[in-house]
Amino acid sequence: MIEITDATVLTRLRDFLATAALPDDGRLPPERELAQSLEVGRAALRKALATLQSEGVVWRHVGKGTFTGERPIDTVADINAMVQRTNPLEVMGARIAFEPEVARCAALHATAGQVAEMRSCMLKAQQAPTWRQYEQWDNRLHRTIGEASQNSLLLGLLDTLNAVRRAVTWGRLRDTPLRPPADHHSFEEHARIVAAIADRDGAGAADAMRRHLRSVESHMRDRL
Amino acid sequence: MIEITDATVLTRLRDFLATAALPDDGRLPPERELAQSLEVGRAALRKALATLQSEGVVWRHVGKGTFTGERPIDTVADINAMVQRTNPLEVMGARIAFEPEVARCAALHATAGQVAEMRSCMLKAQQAPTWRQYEQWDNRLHRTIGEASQNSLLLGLLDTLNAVRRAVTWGRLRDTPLRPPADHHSFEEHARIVAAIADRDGAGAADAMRRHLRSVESHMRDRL
DNA sequence: AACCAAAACCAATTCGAAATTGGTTTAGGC
DNA sequence: GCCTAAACCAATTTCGAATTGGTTTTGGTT
Repeated sequence: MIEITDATVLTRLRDFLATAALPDDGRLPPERELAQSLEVGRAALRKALATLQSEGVVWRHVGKGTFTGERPIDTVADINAMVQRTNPLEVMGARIAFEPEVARCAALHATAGQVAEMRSCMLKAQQAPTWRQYEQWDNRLHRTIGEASQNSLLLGLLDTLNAVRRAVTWGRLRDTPLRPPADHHSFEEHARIVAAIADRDGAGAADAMRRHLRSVESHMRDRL
Repeated sequence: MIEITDATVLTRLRDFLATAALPDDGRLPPERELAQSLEVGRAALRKALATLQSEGVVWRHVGKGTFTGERPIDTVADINAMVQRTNPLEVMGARIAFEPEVARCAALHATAGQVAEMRSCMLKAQQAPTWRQYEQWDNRLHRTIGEASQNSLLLGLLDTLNAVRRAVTWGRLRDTPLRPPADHHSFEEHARIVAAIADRDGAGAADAMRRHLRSVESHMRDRL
């Protein structure tokens, strides 16, 4: 067996990468297979791959394979991982940071139909006979505001945030009054948010949402 | 076999729900098993379950099972779905809405170590010999800002946003100059953001980040 | 003794068939 | 005609085998 230098292996690998027809996800053949087809040993190939990985040309993962390009951040938006890592106060903090900006975008982009739906959700929340149904309409209202931003990515992030929020607060049954009291603070706060959005007042909508969420946060702290 | 009325089945089911020790995810036993233990037929049980489902008491899904409570919104934050639905302009819009608020939180919560890391990333981005390495340090800088918010959920949402962003812009290789020019606009903008964060100036940090992203957006539009 | 290549082993992940679960239809009894 | 049980179908989960990268061991050569 003629001795093959590290440089030769690296050159063959680069040539391979420059010419091979790879699948869409940029996945290379398995090391054992690639070593064979390049006529080099697996250990030498692994050395060359390590070099390319340090240059950001490829990335490798046990059990998955070897891929061209930079290693993606592991954000397979894993909701369960987020739920394990966070807590109710963080959730409130994230909501206070994020949702006013969603409301701001909604004020600039909402359709008349969406504003009408916000009003409908708001009224139904007020008339809800049980807490559970109140929360259904509350959720519907907040999501309609996200839809009204006309930005599917913002909506996706809002949905992610809400999924985490529900999981974090899961099991917290309200064994208190059957339904929200008539003077439930959120009613007036919802009305202010929706009015600002209807008025196309971005700053007003963001401010009203921020006040609403700080109010929710304050009530939440009272219950701890 | 004594005839069992629908009302009886429903009562037994409600009693079961009121007393059973269910797993954390609220999953009920499989229909066939539950029918047996309640001593009712499966068809009758299914009828009762349908009633409870219409009341929002339980939800059912083929292949998964039957669970207490409301059916969760399908927000298994699916990054691929987000990528399919969005576009570069939406990504920029979402960044402009979201990242200034992350910077604001970072200004209030960053540790000295994190500020030092931001500075390091900033300098390394400036000195990067290739666009690829510039982008690595740029990404690192933005993520450190997210970490500095000390809110794992905000960081999770930022990571999600960045994963979508990379997927949406994937394949856009920079075949232009080998490295960023010395007067690349982002350098000064990065410096302003980091300075505001170090100064604990939340509004200043948010404003600097917003300006930076609007600048990026503007350059992006110039390239379309 | 040092080095290298191949083989063996280990940990993480994927794959696919079988099993499970809700949804629907069919068959048989009253 | 109605009801019940059984059979069938579609969606999902489960689990062992296979695959893939990472590391160690073995054996040969210098």
